[in-house]
Amino acid sequence: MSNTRTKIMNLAEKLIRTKGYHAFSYKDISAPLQIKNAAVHYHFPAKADLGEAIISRTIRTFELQTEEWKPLSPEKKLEAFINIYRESKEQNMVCFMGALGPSYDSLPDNMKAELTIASNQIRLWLREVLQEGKDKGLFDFSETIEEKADTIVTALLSSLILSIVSQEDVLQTVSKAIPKAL
Amino acid sequence: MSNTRTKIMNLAEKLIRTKGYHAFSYKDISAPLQIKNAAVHYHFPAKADLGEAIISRTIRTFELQTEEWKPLSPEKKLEAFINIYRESKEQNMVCFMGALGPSYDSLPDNMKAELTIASNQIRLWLREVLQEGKDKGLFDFSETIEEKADTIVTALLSSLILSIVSQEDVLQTVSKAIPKAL
DNA sequence: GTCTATACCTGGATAGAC
DNA sequence: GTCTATCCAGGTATAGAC
Repeated sequence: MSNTRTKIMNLAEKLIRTKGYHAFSYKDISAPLQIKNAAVHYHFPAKADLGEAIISRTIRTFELQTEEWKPLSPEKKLEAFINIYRESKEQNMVCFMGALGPSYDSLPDNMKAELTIASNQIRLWLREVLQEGKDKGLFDFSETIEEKADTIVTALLSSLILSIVSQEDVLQTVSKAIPKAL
Repeated sequence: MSNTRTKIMNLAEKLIRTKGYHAFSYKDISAPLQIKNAAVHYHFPAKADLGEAIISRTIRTFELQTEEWKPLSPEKKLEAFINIYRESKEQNMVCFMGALGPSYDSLPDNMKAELTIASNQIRLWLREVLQEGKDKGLFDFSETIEEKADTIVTALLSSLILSIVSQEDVLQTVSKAIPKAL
């Protein structure tokens, strides 16, 4: 667990989530960190290893966060979830799903697999939160749990994309609308 | 308006919307069309020219479509709009906004500009449809027009992404939910 | 409008010294 | 764990013949 390894991952994640997986090179990492190309390859032999490591780390982080959120009310859980996107937005990043998903066909197999796992993990968690809220009489909506969960996660995901493209705070607009429809 | 030019654009659009702008090369175009690298460069001197041409064409197509839809009811307009995404989904493509938006920072300037124009054009059109529906007493929702419009367009945009990544028909789920919330 | 040929560069990746 | 040096493949792009 060297420090360099973490620095590489942090920077690579930022690059992936602003420029895309195919648009950054090892030089974009080595130069700012003032190390050499070969040092990056020491930690991550292939670019696909770096990509996979980042997705895996994100999955683990999400697992830890949701574990922490367990005691919270469904509303608070949803708030915390939305807050992840807000933090991304403040750094002008899209989420990793939004960054990698659109170029799915061009990704290495290991990354594809991780990405699919991650997507279903997130969707499943959100369904559980909505179910909990409904059971407790806190949420009220006419869609099914699955529909509502997908509506929310999709809205958040691409509000980050549209915020960058349209140069307006679409996340803000969308996240105000979410509680109104619950 | 040579035929080759159109063929190049069609194929490039498909590639952009499945693999991403940075993940395809001139060879991916020249080989299937059985022409040479240089022929592609004749029609589009730089890759950025090709990218821009595709966005511009999409904008024009959208303008023509919405013009045709003018006589339709708001519900039918929305249906027709959703249908664009359905067609994309059937070809395993994301929309061009979802394909290009996430790597905005790595795009050539001319493409960025076109993309921003396109995003606001689509959002504006959708607002007008929702306003029309509300005025006519056909739609009923508690969010503002802007919120509702962005909620719908973001849901559709990333349902295509999630459909590919999660290998489930998220578009179907989301598009069933949309009319329920109107 | 399409070809051949080629220039030029950048990218990912590895070998071997320290 | 980081370096120097280098390889090789592939990518965009252009010149000039047909």
